[in-house]
Amino acid sequence: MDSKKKRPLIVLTGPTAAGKTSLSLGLAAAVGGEIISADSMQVYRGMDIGSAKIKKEEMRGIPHHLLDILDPSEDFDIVRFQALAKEAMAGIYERGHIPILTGGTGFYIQAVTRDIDFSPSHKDGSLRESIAEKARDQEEGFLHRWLAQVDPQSAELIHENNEKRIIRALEFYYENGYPISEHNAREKEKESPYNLAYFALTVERELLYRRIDERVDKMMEEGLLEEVRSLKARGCRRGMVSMQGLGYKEMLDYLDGCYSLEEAVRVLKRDTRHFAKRQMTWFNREKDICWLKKEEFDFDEEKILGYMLDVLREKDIYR
RNA sequence: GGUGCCAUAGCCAAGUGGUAAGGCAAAGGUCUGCAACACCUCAACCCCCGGUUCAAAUCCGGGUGGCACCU
Repeated sequence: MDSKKKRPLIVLTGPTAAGKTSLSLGLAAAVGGEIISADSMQVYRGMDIGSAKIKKEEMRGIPHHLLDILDPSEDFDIVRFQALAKEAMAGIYERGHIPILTGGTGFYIQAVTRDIDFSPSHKDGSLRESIAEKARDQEEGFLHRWLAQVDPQSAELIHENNEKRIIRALEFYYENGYPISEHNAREKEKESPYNLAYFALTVERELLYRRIDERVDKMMEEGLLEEVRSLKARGCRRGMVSMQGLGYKEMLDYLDGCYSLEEAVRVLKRDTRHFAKRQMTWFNREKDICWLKKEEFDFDEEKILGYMLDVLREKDIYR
């Protein structure tokens, strides 16, 4: 349990469009790190513009993991991410390098930093479907009442309108024979098995929103619509996990005639702002997070980097 | 200059005598196998002044502002 024995792990997160990618390169170069993408959309091949994926030629020779590893038709979830990330980390440690987890998917990051155990049996989703099926023509709070009977604790925690989470809780209960609330409570106790440096890069909200709007415009200029059009031609549809990504669902809706292109762009900008806000809420709650507010560093990446290295030295991750 | 219509939260907007629906935005929050997901919380002395009435955002008069049409 001595922190010296723990392996180093650097996390660089922050809301979308804060500038994580750029900073991660400087950081990796400075500490001899390899980057693992903690992003639920950049794993997909062919989804480059909308996911703001780094281009090969921008990588400056720094190894990047977990990019372009799946076809958009494949499902991706946190368990799969966790396994892949751990695998990548093992390789990085073996090479004597430091893993730098970079991305904005807070939940994914947490799965790694706290090493959440998702092991209790999970089959194929058929149980989930049959639970949803049972509720099909029942009245309003049916699922929630059902959950209240088998797992009152979770029922209290999960709002009755949050069907997705209710179904997961029920699924867990019937697959494992004990409440998910019990499992979660146990997992919550765990502390990070890593010598962790957890950075969150951000800018003041107003500026962040402006950057988001600008970035969306830029994506459109770079051909986001064409990217989605070709994904659609290859069979990508709304129901796929990959097509739930910002930029993809809006363009798909436009192509399906749900609204004008102008409206699609407006919705995309708005939803991206909402997303950034949710990310902030998530990170605000994370403990031991080290905030990097750009305006406090005069927007100078070198200064930010310098500060980060100080923190890393303090934690004995870098010298 | 005349006539008509309108004036409700940042925006859109219902209510037309009994004490202010809803949507969007903004803000805050939840999250342990779809998380770029899903979900929750949240706003008004109804343009101003006077009158009628037990009671007015709602009716009447005047003012101000906007829109439309006419000369």
